[in-house]
Amino acid sequence: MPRRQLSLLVHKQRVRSARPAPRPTRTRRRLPRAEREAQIVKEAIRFFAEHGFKGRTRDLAERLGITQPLLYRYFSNKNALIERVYEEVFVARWNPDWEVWLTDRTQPLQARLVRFYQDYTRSILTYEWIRLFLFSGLEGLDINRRYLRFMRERIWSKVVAEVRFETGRPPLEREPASETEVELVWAVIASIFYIGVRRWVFGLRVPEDLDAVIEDKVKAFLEGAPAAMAAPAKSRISKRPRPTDL
Amino acid sequence: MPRRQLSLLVHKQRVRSARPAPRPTRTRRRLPRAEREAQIVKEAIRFFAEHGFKGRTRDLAERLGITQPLLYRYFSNKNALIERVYEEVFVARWNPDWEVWLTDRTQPLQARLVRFYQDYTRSILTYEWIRLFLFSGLEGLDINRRYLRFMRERIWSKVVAEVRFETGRPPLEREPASETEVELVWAVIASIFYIGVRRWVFGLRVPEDLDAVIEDKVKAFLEGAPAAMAAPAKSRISKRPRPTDL
DNA sequence: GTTGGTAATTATCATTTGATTATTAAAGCG
DNA sequence: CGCTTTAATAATCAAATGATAATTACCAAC
Repeated sequence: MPRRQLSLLVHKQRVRSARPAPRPTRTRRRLPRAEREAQIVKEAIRFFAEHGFKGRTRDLAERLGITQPLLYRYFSNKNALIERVYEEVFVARWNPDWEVWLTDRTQPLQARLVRFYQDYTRSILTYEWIRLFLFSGLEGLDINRRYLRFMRERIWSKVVAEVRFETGRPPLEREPASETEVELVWAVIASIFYIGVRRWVFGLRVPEDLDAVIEDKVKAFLEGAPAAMAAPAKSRISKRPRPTDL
Repeated sequence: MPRRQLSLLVHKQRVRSARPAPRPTRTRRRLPRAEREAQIVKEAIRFFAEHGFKGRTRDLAERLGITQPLLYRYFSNKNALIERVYEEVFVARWNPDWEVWLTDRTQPLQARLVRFYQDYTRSILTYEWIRLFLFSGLEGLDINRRYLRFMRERIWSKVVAEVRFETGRPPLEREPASETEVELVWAVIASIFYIGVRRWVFGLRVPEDLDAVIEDKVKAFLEGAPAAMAAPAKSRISKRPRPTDL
């Protein structure tokens, strides 16, 4: 879009003039390899969260105060950098304790659920996580699918199992989790996720005290869900309605 | 991303070979101006909903079975086409009757709300609407802001007014709508919107019978909301936490 | 048929943009 | 201080991409 060129140049100029160097070669800051790499990754997370994965490497470099080719000394190509961002945001923020907490039957179920949901929320309800997850979803990237499947296998199934145990219903080995059951469990985190969307995608105001919101949701879930789970799951759920070309 | 070039070529080849013309000039279909324009707009809506507004004009043209320069005989530039897509999806789908229905006090409030929400849902819960709205939100485009403000002014304020009237509370002129009130009204459509996100962004299964879902939500809203609205609105809502650069 | 108007195409331009190559220079070490 | 290492830059490439100019050919009107 050559029309954009103008504003782009203006932007460049503005940023440049903020640095000391007025004209000659850019002051060359020579950092240890690991440090520079960490710096790039950190800024890339923010950058791709803002602009999506089609954001330009030149703009990213500019924000870092480095030249664009330098990125390629740390990451073989743009996609490698994106992969690293995924790794950092979606994989590294996973807390193995969550599964431990959820299944620790020395604690009451409600306390376990509240603890998990509150901590999980703190990990995903960030500008970066929400927007990167949305971007990857919109672009039909595999990371998204993988993450959702992982959550289902590691977390939601455990919650269903615990609720069943609590209410004296058959274990998952004897009766697999129904759509309805997973749905109900999903719903809690979905409403949390949506708070992030409203805040960081639509710029709307959102509740301040998230811990309280979560506690309410978990209580509501534990009041209503067991009964709904027990009901014969005449599936009101449709098949995967994904457009053919995504 | 020159790496993409390969798959692009393959794609082109595949599509080309699907058409009859093996080598010579493409069979030239000469349509009336209005008809071609409508065809372009229709496909552009789908196209941008899939790929975002950074989608390439060449790919769009290819899908239409026309050459890329032809787009520029109907729209002066890419942005004009995008504007037209907005117009078509966000403005033209607005139904003025909604405001009439909501304020028609000859009907019971619950029936009015159910009617509005069900019809509104039918209008926005589409692949195109949901994804375009998200893309425009993520890119911080103004259309998004404008739409949300418009909804608040035209719809949500009316719902609040009607609930107040129903419960014998002071009218909006005497006591402006609190954050909490708008929040509660918002929540119903938010949960509907989120169904669309799950379906068309994350490829998850969603409830089939939306009318039933909406009816439930409206009932729940009318059961709980009036009391919550009446409560002193000690705002648990934070200020606009939008990143500085969007 | 012939022909005029214009829808549509082909060829091409100017930028943009991911990526590479050849230099330059900052920092650590003896 | 001189030398080595390699982080970082400048210069540049090739493909992609929005947009334009020149040309072609479909269709309706006569």
